[in-house]
Amino acid sequence: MATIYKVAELAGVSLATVSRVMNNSDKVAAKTRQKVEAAMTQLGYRPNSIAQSLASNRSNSVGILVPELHGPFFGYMLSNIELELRKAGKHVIITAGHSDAEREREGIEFLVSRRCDALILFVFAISNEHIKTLRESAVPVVVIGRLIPGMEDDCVSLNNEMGGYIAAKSLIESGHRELACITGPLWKSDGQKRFSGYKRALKEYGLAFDQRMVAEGDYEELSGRNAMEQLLQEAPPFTGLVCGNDEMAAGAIEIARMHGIAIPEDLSVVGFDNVFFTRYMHPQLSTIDYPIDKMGQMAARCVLRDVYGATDLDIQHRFEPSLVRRASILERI
Amino acid sequence: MATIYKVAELAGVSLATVSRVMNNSDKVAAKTRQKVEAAMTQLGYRPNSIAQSLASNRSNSVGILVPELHGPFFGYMLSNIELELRKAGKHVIITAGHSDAEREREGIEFLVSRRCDALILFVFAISNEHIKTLRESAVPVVVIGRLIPGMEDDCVSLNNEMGGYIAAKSLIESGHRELACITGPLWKSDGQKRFSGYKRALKEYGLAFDQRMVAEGDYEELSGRNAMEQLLQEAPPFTGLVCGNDEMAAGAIEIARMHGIAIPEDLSVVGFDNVFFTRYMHPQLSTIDYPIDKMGQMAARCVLRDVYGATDLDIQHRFEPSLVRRASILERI
DNA sequence: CTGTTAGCGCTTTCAG
DNA sequence: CTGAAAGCGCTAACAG
Repeated sequence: MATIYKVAELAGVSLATVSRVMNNSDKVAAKTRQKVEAAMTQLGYRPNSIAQSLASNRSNSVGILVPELHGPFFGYMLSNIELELRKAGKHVIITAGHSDAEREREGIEFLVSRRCDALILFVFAISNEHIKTLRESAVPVVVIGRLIPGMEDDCVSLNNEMGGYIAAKSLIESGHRELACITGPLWKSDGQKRFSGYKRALKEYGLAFDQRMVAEGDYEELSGRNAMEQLLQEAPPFTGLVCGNDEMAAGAIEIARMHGIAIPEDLSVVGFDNVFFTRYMHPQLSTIDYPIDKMGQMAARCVLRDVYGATDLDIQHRFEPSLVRRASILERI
Repeated sequence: MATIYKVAELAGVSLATVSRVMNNSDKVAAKTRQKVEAAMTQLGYRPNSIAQSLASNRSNSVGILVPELHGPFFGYMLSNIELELRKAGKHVIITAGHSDAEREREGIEFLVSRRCDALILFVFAISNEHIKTLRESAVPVVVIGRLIPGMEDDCVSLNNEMGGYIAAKSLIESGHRELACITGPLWKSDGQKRFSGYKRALKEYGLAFDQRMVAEGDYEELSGRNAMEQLLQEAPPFTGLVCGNDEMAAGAIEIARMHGIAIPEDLSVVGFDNVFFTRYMHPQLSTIDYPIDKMGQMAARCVLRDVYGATDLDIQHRFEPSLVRRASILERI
């Protein structure tokens, strides 16, 4: 594989000049540039990005840590991050943290040792403090899905509380007075916030909060099933169900159906996230839109701005959720 | 950030020795090793993987090219590849090709310039010849989802023809005699093969093939809808439907429902891939299992074996599909 | 505008 | 078993 020396030799210039035409840096005489470019194509020259990184102290890679690579949610985020970054010639190194403190820490360690120029983190277990320390001591960090006080400019997040509020409110305004709730894991900030929104809506409409109407899940479909079984057994009758995410809603609906409860005639359901498969469900699931794709793009732009000197990028840091109304809500007169 | 020099200095040895303890290569006296390790932890030393790569001419990174990062399918593959590779201290650089010849070529170019030690490709548009040239001239390649003659040992694939056959057969053996088919894109080998399987089953059971019973889609849900509309308009009545993948099946079912066709009472449906959301559909979709997660793992192992010298790895190259029977098939007596 | 000259931080012979 | 020395291929001052 041809090196920069060969190119310089063939073009009859110094290797510094070749480097300059590669990086479009400085001024190079048009003629010289042409000679160099000719030599490059003739030799099929491809710059060695490893060597570039070592010399420039920049790897042109961005490390991404997400809870999971599979599932209906993160793929869309990754997709947009990759797209936005690749347009700028940067690449992504992706790794999974599995919402576990140890694995998240490990993942970060891995990415740092890979000398990523920046990290984009979607993490739950790691503390705000840890993240702040990290970015002060090792590498620029952009956080997605969570708002860390003091680093607002490097966070891209959704107003989860408002999402929970809207979900409950939509049911209430459709005439439902008895609302059950299957929450996400309450140790995760988003699960907690969504649940708070649900409670705020109840209060605002003068509905009593009843702990028996609440069951905690872990965002997996199975936990939605279990939670629904529990509610059916322990909660007073309810006609509305707010779910912490779409997967748990799918599980809950399945169980409801097994108990002869018709959706939406007997029970109206709202999910959260608006993942793609909600349209394939029957009835189609009403849900709260989580613009994860857009948010991924924004996180990528933060990196472009912070570490690669891009300017003129529109960046939105805070997103507001909205209701996507579909067939799973019954309007009660 | 501490370098190898600092460590050597603090430990009172040469940097060559430090290098040796890092790589567990050669023999190092136990005492020396301890001194070095103490120095490393004391300094919080982290080897610079960029420099390692340059010096060793090995990037420890594996490039992955998939059609899309989002959707219900590839995430599972990526997840397993990442897992398997990271266990070996390698990392993945992921990029998307969008089933487009130009973008796939670009993606490969990108990964090669990144000096990946190997490539794992899930591509459609690029020819067998191109792939062979690539691996002869630039970088080891493992191909997933397709079987290339002459490089069987570096392919991990599914018997798609058999899958199409089983899908159709399951319907036939459940008493259905009129089978429609919504195929995947016929320019893609898997779409083509699955369709062949469908035809083989018809022939085997003495059922006539009727071109009006076939509509081509592109694996997206929308195309499933369109295909179904077309079949309902142009095909003779049918009680069974074989779909090229699960998403198109979801679209087709939606349309059927809009036409007052009950699933499975009026129409039995079989999908393909067994993506996770088939369980959330109602009725749950019968489908052909595509063990993409396992296959991802196998591809990773091929790389480990081919370029990182791993031995003793169980590697399965060819996978056989199987039917996952769920509620969308009606047994006719 | 172009060439010279140091490295970037590590691996890897080659001696000893 | 350990050290010295020569790069890996490129970037980035610094001169000119």
